[in-house]
Amino acid sequence: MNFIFLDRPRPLSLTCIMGNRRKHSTACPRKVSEKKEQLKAFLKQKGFKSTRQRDIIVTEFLKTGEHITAEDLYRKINRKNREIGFTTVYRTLKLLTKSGFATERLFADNLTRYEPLSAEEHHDHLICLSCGSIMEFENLKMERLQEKIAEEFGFCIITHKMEFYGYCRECRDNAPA
Amino acid sequence: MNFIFLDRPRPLSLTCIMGNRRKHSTACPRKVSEKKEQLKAFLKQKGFKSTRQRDIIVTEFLKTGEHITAEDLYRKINRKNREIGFTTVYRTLKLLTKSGFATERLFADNLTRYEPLSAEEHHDHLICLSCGSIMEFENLKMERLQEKIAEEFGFCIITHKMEFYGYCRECRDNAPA
DNA sequence: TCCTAATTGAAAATGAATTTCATTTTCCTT
DNA sequence: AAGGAAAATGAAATTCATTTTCAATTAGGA
Repeated sequence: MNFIFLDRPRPLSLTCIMGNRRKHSTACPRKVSEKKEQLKAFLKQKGFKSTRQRDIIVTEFLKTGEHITAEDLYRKINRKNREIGFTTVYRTLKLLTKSGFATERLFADNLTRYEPLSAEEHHDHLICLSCGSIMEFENLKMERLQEKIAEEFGFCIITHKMEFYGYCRECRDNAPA
Repeated sequence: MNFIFLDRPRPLSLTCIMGNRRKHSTACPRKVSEKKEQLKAFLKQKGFKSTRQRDIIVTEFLKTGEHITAEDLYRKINRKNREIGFTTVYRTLKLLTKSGFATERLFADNLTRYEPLSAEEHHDHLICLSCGSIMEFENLKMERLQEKIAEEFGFCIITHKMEFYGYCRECRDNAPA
């Protein structure tokens, strides 16, 4: 790996703007508890158990918002809850992913990041090579074009990944020649 | 990782078709030796050395065409040249990447693949979750749209990654419901 | 309360990528 | 042609994120 931003401390700043409209980055408290209810129902239905750890992890994860690694989420939680282990954080994120509450993304820095999934929305990413910030966007034209291309190939898209690596407005001037 | 195709033997079939025009998949012998000359010149200029191993690895790499992992290339070479080690294959691919003769791509299966780089072309990928085949495409409209989106954000794109995961024409019928 | 299956978490395992280091090779200089 | 310095090689070791193991603990239905 030789992306520039890998050699710097990884900031977690996350701007969330859509192609045309703006989008909420951090879920509001109402939504958080709503999601937690959904998850609880899901667990019960599957015969899984609700535990204190899961509750804490899920809460923190939903609060955090987006694009967090298992490691970072663990560290965040560990500050206040020394007894929750990395493995449990990791497994909870996997559980959330499998049950449709989160998605897993492998970025070019070879770190897997998780983000809460809000059903309908699928977005793409702009990743700044200087400050490491990850911005999201969603563009209808893009989605349509993708469908069209796939059709041309007789290809049936299940999911896609689209990432731009470059320099954000704030960092453009620092960009190497 | 839980992509379906990871649990199957990874075939190396590579179809190479562009948005509108078709593209050569395996480089023709003329081009291979031309590239090898370029590389030799590059090495000399940098004070690096030309070695038997590098020659063999580069030849095999260029012949192979695209999207190969260091591991797979090593195995391919190792059949005929038992004395060439994995490390050297790995390092040569890195060298090719650094000197602009190849690119490195991390796909969603968490394996780094290398492919020869022919200057101008930048293409995107369609990856079949069933048979594992990787198809390439290039679409001008897409490139333009990307630029437009980036501009909206004041973002300066250095590189991008775009991958569709789904089922190819041949595998559509096997796709899970 | 009891019991069983699920969960937890520390530690170990995995696996790809990368580095180390002693040895060998290239190729420039004499 | 030698000689020598710098680069290259390759086996083995290391790294680092991710995943699994396993013994101990906990949840929650009977």
